[in-house]
Amino acid sequence: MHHGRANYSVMGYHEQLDALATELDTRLRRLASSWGIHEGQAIEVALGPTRDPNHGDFATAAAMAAAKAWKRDPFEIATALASDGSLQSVAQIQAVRPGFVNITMVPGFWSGVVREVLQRGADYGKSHELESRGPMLVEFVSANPTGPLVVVQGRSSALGATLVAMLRFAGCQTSSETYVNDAGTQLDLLADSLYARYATLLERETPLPVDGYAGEYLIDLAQALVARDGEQWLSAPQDERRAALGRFARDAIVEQQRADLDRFRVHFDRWTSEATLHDSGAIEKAVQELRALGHVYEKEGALWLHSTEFGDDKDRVLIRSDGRPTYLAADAAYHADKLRRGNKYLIDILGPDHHGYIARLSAIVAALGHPGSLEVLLAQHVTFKRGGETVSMSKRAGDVVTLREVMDQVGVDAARFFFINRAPESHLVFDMELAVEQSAKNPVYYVQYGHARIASILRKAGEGREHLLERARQALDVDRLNDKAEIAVIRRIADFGRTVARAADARAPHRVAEYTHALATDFHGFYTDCVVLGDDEALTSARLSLCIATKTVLASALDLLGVSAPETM
RNA sequence: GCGCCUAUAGCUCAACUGGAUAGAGCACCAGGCUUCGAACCUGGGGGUUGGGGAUUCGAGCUCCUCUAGGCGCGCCA
Repeated sequence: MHHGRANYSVMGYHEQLDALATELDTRLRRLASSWGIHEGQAIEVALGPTRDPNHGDFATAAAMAAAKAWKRDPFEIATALASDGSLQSVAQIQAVRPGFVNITMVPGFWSGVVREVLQRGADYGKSHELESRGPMLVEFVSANPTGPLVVVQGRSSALGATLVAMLRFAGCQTSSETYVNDAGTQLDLLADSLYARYATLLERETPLPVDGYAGEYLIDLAQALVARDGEQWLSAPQDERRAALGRFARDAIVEQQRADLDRFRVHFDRWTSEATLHDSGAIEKAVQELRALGHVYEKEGALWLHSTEFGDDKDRVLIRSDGRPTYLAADAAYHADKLRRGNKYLIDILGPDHHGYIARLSAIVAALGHPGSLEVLLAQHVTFKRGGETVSMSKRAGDVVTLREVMDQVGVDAARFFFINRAPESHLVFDMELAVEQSAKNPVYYVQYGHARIASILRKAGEGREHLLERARQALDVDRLNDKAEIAVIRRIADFGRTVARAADARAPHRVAEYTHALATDFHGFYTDCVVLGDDEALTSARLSLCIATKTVLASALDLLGVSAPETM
């Protein structure tokens, strides 16, 4: 059964699907014009895998969408779409009430997918789907350098890093950045808090400032400061002391944050310091730009952004009456810079308590002449449960769970998976005890086990069946794959690229996490039903091909999530 | 008071952008290893998708309204 083979190697899975969709598109348009319908809004045929295998391999609801626009009977349209055979690689196409069109592919179609994975390896699934969306810039974490990263920032960093990886995988040129809020009164407060610890250490008992930072990490920093500078700051003028201690604390804390993120496998293309925006005159420049564009006005001695013009519910101050720029002015400078660097589209991932900031940020970007080019995602709250009891956290009391603690307790793999496994906008309940005590039940182990299991089979095959392994790598026998369980795995593999692209476009990394679980499930089912290393050499080779392909895709998907794919567990 | 997020199985969450019988994990019940990794698999119970209304061939998803929880509403960051 090699009649279609040449075609499969020429056209990849997605190319074939696109060609099929295009053909159906043509049929739909032809039908429309035969009815004298020339509407501007074209109905696009979206072809997707069926959820229920009984419905065939692919289906489209395009006939029903068209029926609505054209005021026609959906089943009639579906029938017309399915009327004529002679579609490449299609074994059967039929219309079904109320108006679905179901398509079943020829058997050889699926083995072609395995061949494609083995050819492309780690590149399999990459596409150009989202190429036109870029260049894109994703900003996330953007923490105050006043203490260790907390768990919510762990969530947004996992979210951001995975989203960036997915966008790139789908062909969108994307860069990642974080912004260090190292300016303003909070840095003074940090300096004063550090000084209190410092002076106390040197036996000049000094209370923490009101609303100061009470975390113990400042005691450690104070010790480091004593070691470096001795007692010199006890007698220094306040301004000088603040500047020096602020810088000292900021540098140390940013380094800590960077180290934590590094360990969490989160890396940024660029770190931007708010302080440098102040120092370089970038803020003044941005404000001037906004003024030149006519979007600011003066009132009560302050300079205001006319943000209500762009959908905000009130205007915002850019320059205070005492001449100091606000946080928003710095953000204007930063976003102006992002745009100036040629980014067509910006995504900011903010913490849950910043949703009130969305409107003014969007207003800034619109005022700068790029309406609609900023998208703000919120990483919703993470609450903790310890033994059935919900723990509410307060930063003031220092009762916060840090990202580092989470990594220490549940490991990087589980933490990344856990954070990504849920939709960004859903509130997350993190059951610490369950994660720690019963970590083997975490879904991430299920997926990793699948990968390790395949690795084990391949090791076994290497002991005395090298020739079959070699045949398998070349996909020489994949036409033998036709068991229900085998096809289920292949169907899942085939959907990988589309899943990533759609999930990236929907900003829904959790779908990739879900995908890894589904693929692992399909594989475990295959493993249970089918003996890989059997007596039939061609069949063994075919199934080894499937194993290699599955392992490849599992590893790629886990890589997107920042989760390791172990050879053994 | 205004705005944003959320409400789906006992618990934690999905549902491919409006499609076919709402699905997973955990928990519970009953099974499956003499063999490639049982960290696995098979089957079962469990639902008025918070309430009500609207839109249409079709709504967990869109619109209105009510209820409940979370968060925000500063010339703070």
